[in-house]
Amino acid sequence: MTSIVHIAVPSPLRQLFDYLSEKDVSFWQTGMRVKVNFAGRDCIGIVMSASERETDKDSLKKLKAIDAIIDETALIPEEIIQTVLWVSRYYHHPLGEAFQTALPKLIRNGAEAVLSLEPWWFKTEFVTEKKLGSKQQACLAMLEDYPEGLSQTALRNTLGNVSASMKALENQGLVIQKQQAKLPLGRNELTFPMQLSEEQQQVVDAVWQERAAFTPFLLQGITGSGKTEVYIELTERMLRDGKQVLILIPEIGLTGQFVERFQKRLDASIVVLNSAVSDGDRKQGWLLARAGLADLIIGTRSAVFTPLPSPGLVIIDEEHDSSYKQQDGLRYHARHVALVRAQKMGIPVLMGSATPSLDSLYQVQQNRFQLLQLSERAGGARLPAVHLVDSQAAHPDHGLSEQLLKRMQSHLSAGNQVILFINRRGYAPVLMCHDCGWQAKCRDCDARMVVHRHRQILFCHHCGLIQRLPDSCPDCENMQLKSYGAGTEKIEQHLQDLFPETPVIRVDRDTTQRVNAFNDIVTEVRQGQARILVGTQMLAKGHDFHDVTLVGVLDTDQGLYSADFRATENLAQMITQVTGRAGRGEKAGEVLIQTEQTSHPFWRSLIGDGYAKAAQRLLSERIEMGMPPVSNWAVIRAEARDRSLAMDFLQQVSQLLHQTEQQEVIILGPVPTIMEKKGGRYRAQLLLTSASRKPLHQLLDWHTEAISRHKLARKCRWSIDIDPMDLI
DNA sequence: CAGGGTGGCGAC
DNA sequence: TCGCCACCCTGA
Repeated sequence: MTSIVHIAVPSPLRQLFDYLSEKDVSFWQTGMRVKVNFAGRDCIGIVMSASERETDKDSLKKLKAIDAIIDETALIPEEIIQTVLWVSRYYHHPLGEAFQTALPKLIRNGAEAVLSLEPWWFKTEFVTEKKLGSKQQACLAMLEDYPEGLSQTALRNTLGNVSASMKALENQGLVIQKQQAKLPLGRNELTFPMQLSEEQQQVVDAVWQERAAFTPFLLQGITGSGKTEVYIELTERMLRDGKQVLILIPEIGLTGQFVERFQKRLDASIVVLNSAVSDGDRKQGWLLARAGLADLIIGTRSAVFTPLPSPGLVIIDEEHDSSYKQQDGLRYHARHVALVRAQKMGIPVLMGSATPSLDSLYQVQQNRFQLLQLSERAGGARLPAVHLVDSQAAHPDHGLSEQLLKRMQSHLSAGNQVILFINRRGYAPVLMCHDCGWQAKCRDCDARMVVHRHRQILFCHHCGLIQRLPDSCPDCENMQLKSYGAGTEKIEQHLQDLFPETPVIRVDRDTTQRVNAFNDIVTEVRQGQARILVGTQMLAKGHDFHDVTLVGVLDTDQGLYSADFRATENLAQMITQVTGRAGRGEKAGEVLIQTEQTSHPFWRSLIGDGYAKAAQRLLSERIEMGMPPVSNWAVIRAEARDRSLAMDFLQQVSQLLHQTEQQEVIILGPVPTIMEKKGGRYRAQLLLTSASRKPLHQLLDWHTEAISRHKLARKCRWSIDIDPMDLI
């Protein structure tokens, strides 16, 4: 035993653990994986450092030995280790668990870190007089175009089963075979680049010019202004320079189209990392990126931790999207992590959105981000006309106004398509007894059960509790149960009744659970079959439906009066994104927004001046109120099955924090959360805020250790949320 | 006194 | 968090 190795193990404890090793100190490298026994079970740990063993020390007696060395050299690159260390410190989260989030499942479970290989074929210099079969000729012709070789899979994808032909060619010495890394995506037939507009060209040049230094760019480009073309052009230049590009995209079902556009334009090895990718492919993708064999990595939030040995550019598409912030466990924001990584790597970051977050706009105001703009719609398409409709005049049951129905009628009879947005799934949000006033409530949450008539159930959207739809009141047995309010199901049904000749399609989480359901719907709509689309916000993101000319938005008022400080920002973004769905083709579009507050200044600002100006106004309000991004916040959340436990714990935490003499950090609460009971647990939170970041983080640094060791901490689930998305 | 359920505690 | 162990209750 000649060294002590300091290891990060997957555990909520905020420390490294020491193990004994027979290897010399010099053997150990940061980022190797080892198998160790921790608290009675086998687990995979990550080597952080090693030191000489001091002999005869009593404290060494309790140390266990390392059971197995998994990697003979460091697997996790230094830069990724540094990033995870930073993330663990900044988000006040245990290091071992941070690694769990940052690494692909198979890698962190100790799987062998070798790339899977497949046969690749290369044409030789050798020529033959012999007449070849047509299949053999086709194979040879294809290899002619690819001096860097083609995988057997790629050949098979275009030419069918080629194994016999290739064997024959190999025997004649016309081709040779090598085992090479398996690429997850085959190469595509390339199409010619689109001519960039002058505006697009300027954006590309601005970013390209700063390619050698950390430079954050915010690209504000209205919907349909061709941001993706800018991304493709920049990616192409980076790849030509031998650099890797990382593109982050939101967690929505439209990765396919996005990736396809890159595939068609770039002769590159592309790795996709989203929730649909299998664990095996994830590991392969990670290893390819680490080996520099992946040129372009396109992925959701967690892809921000992908190794990049020769980084060139990070692109964050739809930078305002809230799915970049993880809402449990390690509560990191991928945009923030990307910026920190890019700074260390010394490369630019391009953050694009039609509706930039106020956070990023504030950074522009502070001269920390450079603003770039795309203000013309590609192909000259115009933005649609937007009108407000007083929803008090709407039908009390299904909530659709006469005016909206009339406009629908007229757009439909012109042969166009219509999208209606309602941000509520199910049939109706309330089920009530007409006689005694009973309401269907969730057993485990402070919430009402939602009627899902299609499945004949009551469904809690907060915890997933399902109950049979009762046919009489459970309290008084009256048969007069009535539902109030409308969700996607009810709207769908009413529209089908009102427009029996027009197909209606519903798009929400309930209809898109199947893996390809979303793509199927998109295809169907593109082919012009479906004419009315009813859906939740998931329909608002990024899709081009060329025949959609009318968009209706039904429930907008919660956004105006929510306790969530980001609610109006999110509403403005949603409305603007939705507006971009109308009239993307040749045809002029129209948007109708139903609201109870037709004269609210928010609408005047958004509709009259557009998103950019409305966002500036919202930002000034935010600054005036001293809310983020101008102030820094942290939330300590706790939940427990016992009614008062979470509150008691946070009360103790508050006392602990108050022991430190300091003025900068304001401690608010604890208070029960707005919906106190959720999933059978009572929830509470303690808010911390300060004008500058440092004292807030310092206060947490001083106390998290003690908080996690508090005896009440064991009895509840608790977490620290840095830069929270909401305070409710 | 076996069998199982629960609360407390240490983890290298 | 997880697994272990001490402790206690139940039932014969």
